[in-house]
Amino acid sequence: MIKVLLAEDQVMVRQGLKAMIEVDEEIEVTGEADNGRQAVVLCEKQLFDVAVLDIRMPEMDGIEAAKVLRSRFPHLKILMLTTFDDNQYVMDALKLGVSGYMLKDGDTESLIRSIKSALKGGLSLQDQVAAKVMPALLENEEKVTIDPTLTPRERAILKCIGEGLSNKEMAERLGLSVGTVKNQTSQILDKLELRDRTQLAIYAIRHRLV
Amino acid sequence: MIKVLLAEDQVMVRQGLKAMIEVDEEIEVTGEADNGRQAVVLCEKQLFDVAVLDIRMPEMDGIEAAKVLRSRFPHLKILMLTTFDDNQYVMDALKLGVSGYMLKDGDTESLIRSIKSALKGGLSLQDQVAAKVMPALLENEEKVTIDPTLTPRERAILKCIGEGLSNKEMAERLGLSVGTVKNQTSQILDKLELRDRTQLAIYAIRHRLV
DNA sequence: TTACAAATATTACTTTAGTCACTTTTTCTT
DNA sequence: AAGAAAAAGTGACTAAAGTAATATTTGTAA
Repeated sequence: MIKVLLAEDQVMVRQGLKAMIEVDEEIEVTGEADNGRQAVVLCEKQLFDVAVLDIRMPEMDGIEAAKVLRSRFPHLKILMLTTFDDNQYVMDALKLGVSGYMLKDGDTESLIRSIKSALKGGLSLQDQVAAKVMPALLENEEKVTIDPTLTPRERAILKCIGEGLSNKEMAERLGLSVGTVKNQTSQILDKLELRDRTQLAIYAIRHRLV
Repeated sequence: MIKVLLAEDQVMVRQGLKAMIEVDEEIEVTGEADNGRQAVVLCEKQLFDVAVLDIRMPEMDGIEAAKVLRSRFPHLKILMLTTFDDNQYVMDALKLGVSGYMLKDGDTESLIRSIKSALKGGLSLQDQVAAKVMPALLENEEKVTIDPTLTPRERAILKCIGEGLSNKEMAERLGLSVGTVKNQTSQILDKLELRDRTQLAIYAIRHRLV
């Protein structure tokens, strides 16, 4: 029997969810909470397999509760259940390692499926949530092209600037005079239409040179 | 009627999939291909709503095919269907913007659900696939804590530096005198044990302040 | 070799950044 | 309301960055 903790502040909704979940005879709601704090307290007294948490709750919200539960009860699987598919919430939840992020408008089946999937180590995301979050996650992965008119030497200098070196340090590392480094830097500023080394450093990082 | 293109080199498997999919009377397999190249050729002749591609195929594999189809037929939804949940494959596919990545061991229902979800702009990932891929994606998101001894004002300045502003520009934006900005900057340099604004900009970016 | 271009160097100069000691203003506390 | 503490400002100074014109070196193609 799968023991589920249901944390949701609106009693009506909670009753509804409970009924929905218990349609499946392998699952049983053995604990109910009005807010995050209560959920944590309950977990300290009872053993649950899965916690279903609403994001928006008084006193302690779902994200906070998830954070606490994660660290205190590592075996407990957590499902976030909410009406909002706010990107930031989803990201926060995923970072905490929850086993699912479901919208309340989903069908009964999918909630039951998610509960069972969570226990098998799965991660359930509703399709529309996944579609929204994925681009944001992949953003960090994109590669950017750097100005091709830069010579190898200039790239080297740009890279150094991106590491925060001073002209003197660069001159030493590259075996050049400080004057040359300055001149080169001016060249780069010209080509990239930037103003100072700080902007160059930003450019270098954003273009994955460092 | 949803028109599906099925690309899968093993005839038996293809037949099976076709039968599975067509259980649903809203969906029809109106094209079949042995490999990626054929799939592309078919798409040039016929109109499809969804392309279901096996990853491993002779001549042109699913990833390659997806790449081509994506650019030539932007409206076409693509589902990758494979026996392997190799992380790299999944990532590659997601970067291409496919609408789903399904394992062949899934049930009929979920494939049909994914086809319909794809048309609504959803992104279907089987739970076990999502669970595997997510950690890799979140890695790039690692949260970095920024020095808590920084005051809000100092953070604001640090943020500006990370955007490449000069002292004068910052003074204007924040309604401060240039002198104050300089002093604050010195403070920040002190606290973070850095040397100049370039290093501050690097810090700001690396700590996701900008 | 000459001639030319590219990379490097030198010098002199201007501007911006950064430090420091100290003052003024604002804000909060008791 | 007095006084402490934080935030903002001033001015004078030094160091570093950035500009520009011009020179030196070096490789290489005519």
